[in-house]
Amino acid sequence: MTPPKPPDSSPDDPCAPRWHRRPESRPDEILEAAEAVFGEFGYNGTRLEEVARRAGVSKGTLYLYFESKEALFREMVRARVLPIVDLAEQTLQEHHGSPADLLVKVVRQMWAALRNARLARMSRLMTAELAGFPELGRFYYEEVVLRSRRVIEAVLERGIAAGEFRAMPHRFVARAVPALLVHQSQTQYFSAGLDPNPLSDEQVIDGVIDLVLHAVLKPSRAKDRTNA
Amino acid sequence: MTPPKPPDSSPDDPCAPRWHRRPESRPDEILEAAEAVFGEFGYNGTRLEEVARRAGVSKGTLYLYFESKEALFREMVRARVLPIVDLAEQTLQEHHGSPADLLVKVVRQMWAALRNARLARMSRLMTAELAGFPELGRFYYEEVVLRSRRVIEAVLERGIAAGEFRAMPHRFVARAVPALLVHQSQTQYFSAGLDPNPLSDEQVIDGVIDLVLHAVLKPSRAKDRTNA
DNA sequence: GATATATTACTGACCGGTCAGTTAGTAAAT
DNA sequence: ATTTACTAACTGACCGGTCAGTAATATATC
Repeated sequence: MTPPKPPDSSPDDPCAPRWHRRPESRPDEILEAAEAVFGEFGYNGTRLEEVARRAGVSKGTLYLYFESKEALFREMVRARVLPIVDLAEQTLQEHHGSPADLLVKVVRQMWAALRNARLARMSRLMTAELAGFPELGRFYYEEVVLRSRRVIEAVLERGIAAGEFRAMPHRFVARAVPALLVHQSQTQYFSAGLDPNPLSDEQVIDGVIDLVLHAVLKPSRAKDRTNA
Repeated sequence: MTPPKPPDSSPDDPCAPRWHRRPESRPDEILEAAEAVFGEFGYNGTRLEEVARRAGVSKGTLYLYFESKEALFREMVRARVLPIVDLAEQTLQEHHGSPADLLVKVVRQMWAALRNARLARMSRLMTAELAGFPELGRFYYEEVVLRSRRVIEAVLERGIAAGEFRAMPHRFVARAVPALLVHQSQTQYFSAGLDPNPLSDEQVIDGVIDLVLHAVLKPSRAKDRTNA
């Protein structure tokens, strides 16, 4: 996880200082620990003492860098999730090939992010806990959900304009694609061990792409695409 | 919500009894209140005192009928969610028309259940809290998730056997269909007021059906079906 | 039908544990 | 010597669960 982190507590040299002052690196270490603990136990289930323990500091230190549990949670979301949305938008801007290729690319990229257990936990956490935090809910919805959806929408519109995609209720489809990915990743993660016949990551992503392309491509184009 | 519930506290007649003994109806009233409160605040956010208040009893009474908070939660899930799965299975058994019709019927039925705010809350609650309750998680996964999926799987297999549906990774599609419905209902409910351009219930269900039929029907059959 | 007795549904004050947040004080750095 | 990063002990609110007691009803007795 975090190999190059020099432990504060060096091997038992009684003269060595028991801790170091590292105000530069503390915030990130705390966010790291917060991500793990919130992801594992949910917002309410998380004890700040546990976050502190994993970050290698005391509970009081958390309050030097974050003003409350909620603020810590919010900053953690901000730091860990937004970069992924940035990436999707960048891909959209830079791609100049066929819309179908772009769609596959974006879907694969999102899936790659979501199959990372950390992100899967985060997205579960969001649907789970956001109802209790209106302000964070608004932030997450606008900065993550809406921006992701707009990327998909733009791809679909390009495809329709290019005559590659059929006329479709693309406002709905733009919601359906992230929904599929998010829900699958949540399910995969949560139901490990419960499903008697689980799908592999490859089966999921292949399934999503198969389903989406069949739903989106003009029938005449479907055959050569979906087996590519 | 519950119109025919004679209030325990009759209008201020000082001689009227302050409460009545109604051991038959208490459990259901408590489950009713529990559904509302758990749905609103989540498992950890729920105070049993609030459940008691809404059920019109004292907190101690809860423990006459349910042995703990967790038991109350479990019984509530059992009582409120299972009937819906029963219905889907029954529809599958009784239908004898075309597989495409059956698929549409089942999807509409599930959506009708999920657009009920209670159920939407329940499904959100499940993804939110289940990680913390392994036993309840197993129960829910087996009795709700797997059974629902099997219904869809059976429909798809019928359609393939009848030559109406294309060859497809139906194990994946059987997961995708409930995923779409569940995720949409959760989003609709949660994001009320956040989405600048929300979809109506009809747009969602029409979108799901459009998407699913396009993904599932053999191309030759698609045209006459999806506009029906 | 009135009164006494037994039963059980229900109440609400209370307890013990938990945990977010505070603060007094200590160790490191300059 | 002073400033600052950090610790650890502490507080107070909160809440799940308990239980001694009370109010409503059922039954028995006259």
